[in-house]
Amino acid sequence: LVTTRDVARLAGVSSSTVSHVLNGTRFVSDDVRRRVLGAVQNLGYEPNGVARSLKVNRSMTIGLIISDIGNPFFTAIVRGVEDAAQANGYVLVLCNSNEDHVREAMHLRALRAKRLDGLILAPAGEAHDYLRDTVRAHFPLVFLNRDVAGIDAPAVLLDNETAAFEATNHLLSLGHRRIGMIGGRPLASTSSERARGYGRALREAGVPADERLLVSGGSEVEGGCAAALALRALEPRPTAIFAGNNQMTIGALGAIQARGLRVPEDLALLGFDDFAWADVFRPRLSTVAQPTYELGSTSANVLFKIMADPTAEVPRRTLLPGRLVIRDSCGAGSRRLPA
Amino acid sequence: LVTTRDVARLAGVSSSTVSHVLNGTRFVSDDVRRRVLGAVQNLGYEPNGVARSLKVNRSMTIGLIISDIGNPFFTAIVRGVEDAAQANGYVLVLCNSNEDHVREAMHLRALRAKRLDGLILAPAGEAHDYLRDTVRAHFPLVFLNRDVAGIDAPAVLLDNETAAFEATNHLLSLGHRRIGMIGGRPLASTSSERARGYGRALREAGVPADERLLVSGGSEVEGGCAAALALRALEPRPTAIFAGNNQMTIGALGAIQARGLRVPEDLALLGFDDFAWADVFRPRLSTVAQPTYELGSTSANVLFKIMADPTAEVPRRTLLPGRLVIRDSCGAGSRRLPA
DNA sequence: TTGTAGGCGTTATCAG
DNA sequence: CTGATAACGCCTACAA
Repeated sequence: LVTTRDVARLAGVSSSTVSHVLNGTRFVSDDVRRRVLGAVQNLGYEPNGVARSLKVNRSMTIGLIISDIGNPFFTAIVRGVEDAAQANGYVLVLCNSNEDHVREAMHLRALRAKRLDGLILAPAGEAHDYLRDTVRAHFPLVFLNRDVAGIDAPAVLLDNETAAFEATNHLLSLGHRRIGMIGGRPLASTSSERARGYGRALREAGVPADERLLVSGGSEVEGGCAAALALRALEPRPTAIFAGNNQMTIGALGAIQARGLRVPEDLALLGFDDFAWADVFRPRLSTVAQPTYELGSTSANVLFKIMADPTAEVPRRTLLPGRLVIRDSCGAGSRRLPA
Repeated sequence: LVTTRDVARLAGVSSSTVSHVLNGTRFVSDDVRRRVLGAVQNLGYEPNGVARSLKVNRSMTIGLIISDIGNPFFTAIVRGVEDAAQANGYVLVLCNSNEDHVREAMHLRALRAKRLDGLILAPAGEAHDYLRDTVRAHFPLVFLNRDVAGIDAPAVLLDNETAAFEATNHLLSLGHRRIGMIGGRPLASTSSERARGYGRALREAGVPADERLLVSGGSEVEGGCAAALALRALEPRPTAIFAGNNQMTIGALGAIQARGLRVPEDLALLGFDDFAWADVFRPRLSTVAQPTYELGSTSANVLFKIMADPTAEVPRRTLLPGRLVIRDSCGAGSRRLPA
């Protein structure tokens, strides 16, 4: 491979001059510049970023570890991170943990070894030593989507409680009184926050408490399916189900269809996370949409802030609002129940 | 930051010994090993991968540039690449070009500067100098999903022509004779190959040619929408539409629904690329499913092969078969048309 | 306006 | 069984 020294030799200059013309970091005469650039072309020189990184101790690269690349919610977030990174002159590399702590740890380790300048992490779940270690090492880290208790790093999150509160209120306003909720994996912060908003809405509406109405779907399609069946088996039957994320929404819908029931005529369904194709297929699901692009871009901006100044004051958590997208899947409640 | 020398000093050994215990690369006494490992713990030493890469000239990392991270087809592929990478001890970093050549070039340049050991590229489209340069530099590169004419690198692709041929035959077998196709962006290899399979099926069935039946949807939702409308406006009207990818399928379905038409009663629709949720929503689309996981894993395996031995004989193109998934969206043809 | 030289943290070669 | 030492390719004082 060809190095700056080769270029320098061919151009008849020193390697520091080559470096300076390549980086525009000090004045060089037009003649020398031309010769250097010519030699670069001639030899097909390609700068060695790893040598550079070793020297300057920065890579102009940030990382993003998402927890499920198959989930459109996360891939939508990537867009926001990408644009913010590009706007700041950084390149973004992406990894996928698959909701698996060992993969998460592996990727975190690999990225830190590569001396990325910072990392956005959509954590798989709980606190672990590798997370503690990275904040202890003052490695710039921001959490995305889920917070992890006990790890002191800024987090950019949906205001899950408010979003779930409003979603549940929507169902209540349509006349539903018996509303089941499918919750996510127990250890995720999102799950408890959404459940809290749901519970608060029922409480404030004076609906009698029934803890059987909150069943965990484990954040997966299959769990959502099972949870919907369990809810449906309750007495008295719920007239509406609020699913805690997109996967479980799909699972619930599948279970409902398989039973030959119709949404919303036989059972109302309110999903979490909006679908790109929600208007095209039937039933047209109402959902609480997350501001995915903004989640991505603001987490990147928080990261850049703490990278620029590690002592900068950033909020421990920044919450972004959800938005209720009303389509056709919740409407039957008022028609079928006494006011 | 703490280095091997710090560890060495604390452990009372030389830095080369530290390196050797860390890498298991030569025998060291239990006593020394313990002291080194203790010092590592004590100081919180974290190996500097970039220094290592500079020295050994390998990063144990491969890259994958996909052209649309919002497209589930590509994210499904990632899974296959990931697993193959992990199985070979490599870490995978992912970038997204957004079907944009300047982003593709940017990422390619950045990844090569980082001295990745190899790259899988789902190209945005045509040949460009940055592609020519990287194969000229003997940088291990394999194309995924689309081939790019004029660039001599192995490609792992769907057997698009056969898949489209069989898909069209399926429509023919249901009695459809007037079948429109929505093609992808003209410069993509996938588009022409799928169109060729479609055309061949019609020809072999003795269906009179009508080039108005093939309209480009540009591989995007909006284009699919417009194309479906254009096809619908033809005289005589097509009874079936074959859409060339998932985005255009959605667009076509949206257009059809917006017109108040029903699938398949008023118009049959056969999609390309299967949906994870295709069974749950209505209409239940029939599609030609791509072996996404295998596309990913075999492209990784081809890459590893040429990384291990640059002179290895690998096929210029390896084609994987598609699979027709029959649901409910094509059935009306035989009922509405004369045999 | 340009060159010299040292070092970033690691591994590998050689010597002991 | 372990230690010196040079080198990977680049950047950046400092010197000229």
